[in-house]
Amino acid sequence: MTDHDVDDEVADLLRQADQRYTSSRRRLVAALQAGDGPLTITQIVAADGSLPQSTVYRNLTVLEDAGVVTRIVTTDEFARYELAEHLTEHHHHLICSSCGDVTDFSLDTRTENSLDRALGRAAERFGFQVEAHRLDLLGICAMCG
Amino acid sequence: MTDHDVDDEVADLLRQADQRYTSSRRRLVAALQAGDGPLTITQIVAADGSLPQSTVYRNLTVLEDAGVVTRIVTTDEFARYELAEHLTEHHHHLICSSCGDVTDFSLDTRTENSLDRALGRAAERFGFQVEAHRLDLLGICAMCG
DNA sequence: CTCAGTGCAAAGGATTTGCATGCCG
DNA sequence: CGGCATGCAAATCCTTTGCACTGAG
Repeated sequence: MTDHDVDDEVADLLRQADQRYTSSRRRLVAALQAGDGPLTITQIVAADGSLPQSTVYRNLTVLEDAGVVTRIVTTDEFARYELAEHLTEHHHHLICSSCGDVTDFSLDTRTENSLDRALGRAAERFGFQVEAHRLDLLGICAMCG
Repeated sequence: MTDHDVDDEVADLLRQADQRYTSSRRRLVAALQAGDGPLTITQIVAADGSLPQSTVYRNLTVLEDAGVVTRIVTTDEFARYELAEHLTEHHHHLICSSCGDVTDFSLDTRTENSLDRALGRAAERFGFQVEAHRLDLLGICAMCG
């Protein structure tokens, strides 16, 4: 999906949620697209100094409700945001225990599929309806290693 | 691993960390063993009314540093704690998007092994040293469904 | 014009910490 | 006895919210 397609899709999602696609929100989406993993509010504000913290918080909430972004919490106390899965590719996270930074990575389709089947079987035993799965690696990133 | 073994192991870990195995800490470990998934501070205080909140917070930190418990954050704003992996069995989490509750589950060994290999290969490409992996299912639990 | 969006600053809520007291070693 | 653990209450820090202002439709 190209940046342009993402932009259209975001516009659409916001419209459906009766929300405007303002310049602050465009900047936010751009910042998230530019990162190579989910970003903290601090990182976003640092990346785009024209965005006040409160606007970032408020708009990320709006974007989350509209299904544009996903909020994730890893190991530290800072929430991180990334574009929703249907706007990117299914991926997982490398979480550095040292610096806390998060980077995206993917598994091959074969592994994903067999994993999904195994998870489906396991969930069934608990009467649990699966919506999504989340897979992270914890360890030391190349920078810290 | 029996409850008794766990107790010995905890005592050992605390000793190595120059920490005492006080009655508050024993109660905490007991509460975590009793749950069928990671517990929030609120749940712990509710389960054992004799524990003041600040003591719970402080001792969970001590236990975490000693390698006895692991702190996890799922989707809501409450941190959850569970016994460290080497004191239990390797497992994963069913996280209910509705009530927020978390339940443990396991995958068969074959799936775990092939997953580990695939993850190892992926991490290698990023020069990332894997310490552990974390796999959660998000969805609706039997209670809420 | 009107109303949602914005920005500042003040409030909220989970978590942390200072300090006096109690208890284990 | 000495020092760590405890418990209360006050402080912290990420996050949320009130309110007046601005700008898009």
